[in-house]
Amino acid sequence: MSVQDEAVVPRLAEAAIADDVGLLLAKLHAAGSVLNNKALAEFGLRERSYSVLRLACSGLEPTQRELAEFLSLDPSQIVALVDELEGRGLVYREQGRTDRRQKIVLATPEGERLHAGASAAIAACEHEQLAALTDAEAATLRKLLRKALWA
Amino acid sequence: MSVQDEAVVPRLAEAAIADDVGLLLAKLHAAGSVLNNKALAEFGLRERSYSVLRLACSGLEPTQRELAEFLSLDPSQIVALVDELEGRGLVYREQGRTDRRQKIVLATPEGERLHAGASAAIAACEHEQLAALTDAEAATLRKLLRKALWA
DNA sequence: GACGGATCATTGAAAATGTCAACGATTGGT
DNA sequence: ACCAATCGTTGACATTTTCAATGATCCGTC
Repeated sequence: MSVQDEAVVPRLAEAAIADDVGLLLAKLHAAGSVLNNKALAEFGLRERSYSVLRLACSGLEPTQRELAEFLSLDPSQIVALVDELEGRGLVYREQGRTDRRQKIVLATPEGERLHAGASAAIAACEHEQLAALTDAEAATLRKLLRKALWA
Repeated sequence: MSVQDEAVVPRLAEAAIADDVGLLLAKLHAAGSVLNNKALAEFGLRERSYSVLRLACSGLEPTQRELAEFLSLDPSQIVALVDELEGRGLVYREQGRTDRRQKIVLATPEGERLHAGASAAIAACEHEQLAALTDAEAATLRKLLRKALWA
């Protein structure tokens, strides 16, 4: 679990494709997902349900459609995720403030509690994943990713 | 298709989760995949098969196991991808140099030709995806991603 | 030099995910 | 009051992921 362990550079990292942003994103994302899901298992969550719970805790009162777009998921997948969280009493649906078609996803007190623990675990994962970067580099990475996404 | 179009910042980008590296990677990766697959369609390729073809063209003589690990895929998925490319005459298998169990994936001249066109299209996609970043920022992003992955 | 455990590509099945079209309820514009 | 569009939801379908099992081959040990 030390930094050395993950510092094994595969032979193929020499290939031109190792500079393709698409591949780099895919690899880092895949590695991170494994870490995250492993860490979230103790909370009975997966990356997806954690994201929904986290947004439900944000105070932004997200509608299911907003969740779908923001998480790059199909609206029908949000239904399943919210159903599951709601069944566990972590989240509940409320009618949209101005549009009765939409449903806002909010966290229950128990959802807030679980999120507090889970988000700490995720933060630790993130730190481990970016262990090879200095704090400044990690901040730069975040900034550039945000800029690429949202200009 | 202008930069403005993709510069729409969703309301939820204010949430704390919008600073989670995991989510940023997932979103940028998802958006890039859509672009890449769209661009590769004219070559009859998808992101996965393109990656295999590209590595077959690298001169590194990758074995299927190396491809699996490098692309974060199950070995059985590599079999299917190579089967397809081989069936189209873009790639062929050769016995491992020192180990007869392993199979090296190499590109045919036709595979090389297709790869030349496809890689140009992918480069254009990448440029479009990172349009909001300066060239220096894009280079920094690549560097940080590589460092995080391979220290 | 033969044995036994490990590794490789391959197959196939099962589970999880992604994609898409259709529906009722509701909205907003004409 | 109507019509087109949007929201959440359901269900069907395709793709992808995951995993166990297999034959061939390698490597270390006796």
